[in-house]
Amino acid sequence: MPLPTVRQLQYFVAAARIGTFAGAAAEQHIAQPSLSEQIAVLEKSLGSALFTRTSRRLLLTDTGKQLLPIAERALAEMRSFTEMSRRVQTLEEGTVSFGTFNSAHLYLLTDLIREFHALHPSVRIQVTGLNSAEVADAVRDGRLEAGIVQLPIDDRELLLTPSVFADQVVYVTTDPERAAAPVDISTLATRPLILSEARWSNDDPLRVLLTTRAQQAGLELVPLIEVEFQTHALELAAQGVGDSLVSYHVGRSIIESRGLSWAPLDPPITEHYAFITRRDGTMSPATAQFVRLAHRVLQRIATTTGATTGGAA
Amino acid sequence: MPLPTVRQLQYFVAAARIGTFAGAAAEQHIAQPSLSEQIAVLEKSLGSALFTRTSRRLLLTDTGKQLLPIAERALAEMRSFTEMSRRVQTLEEGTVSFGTFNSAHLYLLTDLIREFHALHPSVRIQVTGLNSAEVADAVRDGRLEAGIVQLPIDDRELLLTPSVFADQVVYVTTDPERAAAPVDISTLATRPLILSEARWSNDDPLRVLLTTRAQQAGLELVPLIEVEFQTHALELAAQGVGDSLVSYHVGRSIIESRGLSWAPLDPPITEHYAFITRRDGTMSPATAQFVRLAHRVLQRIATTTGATTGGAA
DNA sequence: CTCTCCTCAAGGCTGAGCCTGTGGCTGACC
DNA sequence: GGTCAGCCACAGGCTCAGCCTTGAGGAGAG
Repeated sequence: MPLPTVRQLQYFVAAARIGTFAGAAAEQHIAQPSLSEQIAVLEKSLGSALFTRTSRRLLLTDTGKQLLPIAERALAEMRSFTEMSRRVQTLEEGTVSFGTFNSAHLYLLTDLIREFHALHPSVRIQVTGLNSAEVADAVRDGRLEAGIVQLPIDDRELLLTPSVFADQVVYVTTDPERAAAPVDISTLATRPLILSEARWSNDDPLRVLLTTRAQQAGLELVPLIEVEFQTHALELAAQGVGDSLVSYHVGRSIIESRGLSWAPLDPPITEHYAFITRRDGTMSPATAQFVRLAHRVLQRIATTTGATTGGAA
Repeated sequence: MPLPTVRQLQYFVAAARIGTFAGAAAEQHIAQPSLSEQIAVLEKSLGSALFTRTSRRLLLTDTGKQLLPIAERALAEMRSFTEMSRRVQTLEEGTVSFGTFNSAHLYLLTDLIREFHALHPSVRIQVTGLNSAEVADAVRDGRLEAGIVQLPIDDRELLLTPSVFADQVVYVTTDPERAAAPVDISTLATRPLILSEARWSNDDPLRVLLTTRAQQAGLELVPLIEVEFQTHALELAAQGVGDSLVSYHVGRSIIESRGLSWAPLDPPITEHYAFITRRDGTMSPATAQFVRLAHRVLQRIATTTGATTGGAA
């Protein structure tokens, strides 16, 4: 049983509403025989008349009466199809699909999401917190549309923007003395270090860098305590259990509120972050807008709160 | 903004479900480039991509994700369109639209409707009780599909079956003596008559006939009482207020239950009934079936309970 | 490095869908 | 009662949408 065409439904509904084929044809901007023909084709494919043709006007048959509301619903769905497409493009609808590193909420996500939502209140926002490699994988195979990752990153199949944000790894301690000057690797090796697990995992750039520096200095860097989250490591440091290494912007609010001291490393370690998308660069309007806004928020953060020198809060 | 075609939606949904254009094309029994082209046309008309083409498989864009359920609903409506047409033709759905004279329920409609409903339980039944001229008008201008009317009738634009039912006008009284023999017009003129209003209206065949007979006999027929309904006239006759004229089948159950006596007229007056439809004879399957069943029920009534001679219940 | 699978582009064909023109019917109006 | 106006169906012709086949280009898998 073949499905009717959209045109057939349009003509059917118009004819039923207007009451004559001639009038309906005029409304649809076609010649009357064309509309008659389409109706005839439709009736033939259904095996049942839709109208009884009287000399002056059209009457819906019982079949026609039953089918009219269905045709109207079908056309309404068709219209909502194009309408929804328009809404997605104008950000009245849609979904942001974005991946970040776990600690992004500490300085980036709250502002970003709040501001985006204020601009586009009907757009759904799905932000997934993963590590950079996982974000890259998710973007690669389409589970996410875009993300922000720490460099360097395996960019097969991906489009990578230049670095959009730089953060400095800083040494944090309760003892202002220990934060009086930049900390080198040999000093670091003597301190009781609390490191967060994510930062110590195998594919973490910071771990690779610290290990390399330690080896070059003939040292071994053994953390006193390893925990899952950077915030947890900072909390322990604040209570004097040990010292910690943390990205400045991640730790800034805790450092300030708990009166911790911090110092850059020597030589300094700077983490660079960039946006990734699929290589073809296609993104939904919602995600594209989200990325643009993220860029602006990151620039604002970078200009207002740089970590250029060590100090105490 | 042009509406998508049904084919475009089918291909879109198939491609989204299967995950490749080639697979979807195979499922739709078309060549792969044809499907690719339709998707491209759809995307162009929307001004937005639906899929991101990766080397191995397809990914829905955000727009595609939003539109997929709408497309599926639209197609479901399309399918239910043809499905509903089928159901109307197989009497799984539909509406009977039928006009009868007012008193038909007294011997015809109850059985007819009960039996029809038992056979086709989902079909709606709209039976309108009017006088024959009104039924004819309603069929003429499409408010009803068919009806049963008393002959003769103005059959402009109508298709009239041969008489399908004959009923006899009988004289009804509480006095067996008065019903001992057929009643002629001069006798009738001496009796206290209770006539129902409908039967006395200007375009009623019975009124015309009685008036003609009376005039030919040099008499005037003046009813003692006129009421609206035949059943009311019969009730008054049963209480001895006067005598009445009634169609036999209309009055039969009341005559029998109230022990009334009845006699045919002399010469007898027989009312003939026939079915009418629009001249082109088009009826919904439901109404056509209803008419067929009405025919059978009327034949059953005629053969089991004829009014051939007068008598007392 | 080759093999395979997919997308995409080009060229050609068929028929769906549109047009104009015409004839027949019916109701309205003079 | 004759004419006119409005509606529908039918016929013939045209155009392009949608399909096909063929072939090229690209990316992952073995």
